[in-house]
Amino acid sequence: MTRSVSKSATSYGDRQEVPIARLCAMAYRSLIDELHERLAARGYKDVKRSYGFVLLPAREKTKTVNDLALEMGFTKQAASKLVESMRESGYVKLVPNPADARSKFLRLTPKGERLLGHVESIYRELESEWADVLGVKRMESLRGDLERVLRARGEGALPGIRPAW
Amino acid sequence: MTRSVSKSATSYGDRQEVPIARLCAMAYRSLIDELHERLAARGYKDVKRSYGFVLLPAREKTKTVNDLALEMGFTKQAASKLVESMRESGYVKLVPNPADARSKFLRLTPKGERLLGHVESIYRELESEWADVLGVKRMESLRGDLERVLRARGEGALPGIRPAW
DNA sequence: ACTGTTTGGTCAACTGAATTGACTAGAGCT
DNA sequence: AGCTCTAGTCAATTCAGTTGACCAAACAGT
Repeated sequence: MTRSVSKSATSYGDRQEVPIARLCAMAYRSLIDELHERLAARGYKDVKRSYGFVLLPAREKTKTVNDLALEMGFTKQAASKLVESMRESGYVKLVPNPADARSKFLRLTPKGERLLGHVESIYRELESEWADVLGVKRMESLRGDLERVLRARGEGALPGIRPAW
Repeated sequence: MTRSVSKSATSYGDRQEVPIARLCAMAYRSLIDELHERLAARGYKDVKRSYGFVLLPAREKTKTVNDLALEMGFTKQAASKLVESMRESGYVKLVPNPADARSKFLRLTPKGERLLGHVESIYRELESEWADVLGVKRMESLRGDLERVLRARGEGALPGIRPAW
């Protein structure tokens, strides 16, 4: 169920310029869908779409649940639940912060590190498939331009990545 | 570049290449957040993030609720609820399909047309702000390349735009 | 026509990811 | 000692989406 659409839909697009926002949404969805299909093919069937945004902070080794909540732009309760779900699946763990007994550091487990390795390798696959269409040069312009524009709006920092519409 | 103001957030990004998927997610969020802030500033405070994806099909004049569900890649029940919520707010209406008594056509109300006009004008604003950073030429390459790569993967058609992560 | 099957839509109940609100324990300040 | 702020949790709620049961109109194929 919930098949993705192909040619029947989206009669629009030949007519006039497609807004960048729309293209970014489509690109994001398309990449993330592919990522998770390929992860599943590699045996990771319990990885939710939101897990990806926890893996990188967890690699930092000094991020807390609260940091995560701030970066993702939602409440610490929500972040806590997400982390708990990943903890149950064995991808992350929480270790005490020696300098502050209230907070805990988010860490990858070995299983989580392996997962992150797969994610990165699949991203490389997907991006090289994009490069097959665009050419390496335009591909790197695309990445560079997106990053430049985002940093320009965020005073040098990349913005957070919130879920939902 | 990267004055690395961002110690708290996203400390990553100076180190290695940011995945395209991540950049697209950030770009999408950033544009949509701005859109809704500016819509609110123009008096549209009851517009949900999902409404945008209904306005365009509604303009087509011959799209049904079911068409919408297929394009958005979720169930007709969900599409129906979304349309109902927009109907209650007065942005769309449903008119009978003379050729098939089961189905109804989605149509914009005058209020909905005005909203769509604002959305398009704000997108033009935002895209011209992007062009201030990138230059018009790179901006159009960006749009063109994104569209090209998406069409290549979708056999010529642009993919749907699903919500959620 | 008479069936049987498919299609467009709705009603109702449920799920799950997020929210708000109330709370505890540790830190930090004066 | 206080008084306040911060990190995290527990519990109840909201809300967008789902599944499942259903109906009426459309569309077969005899």
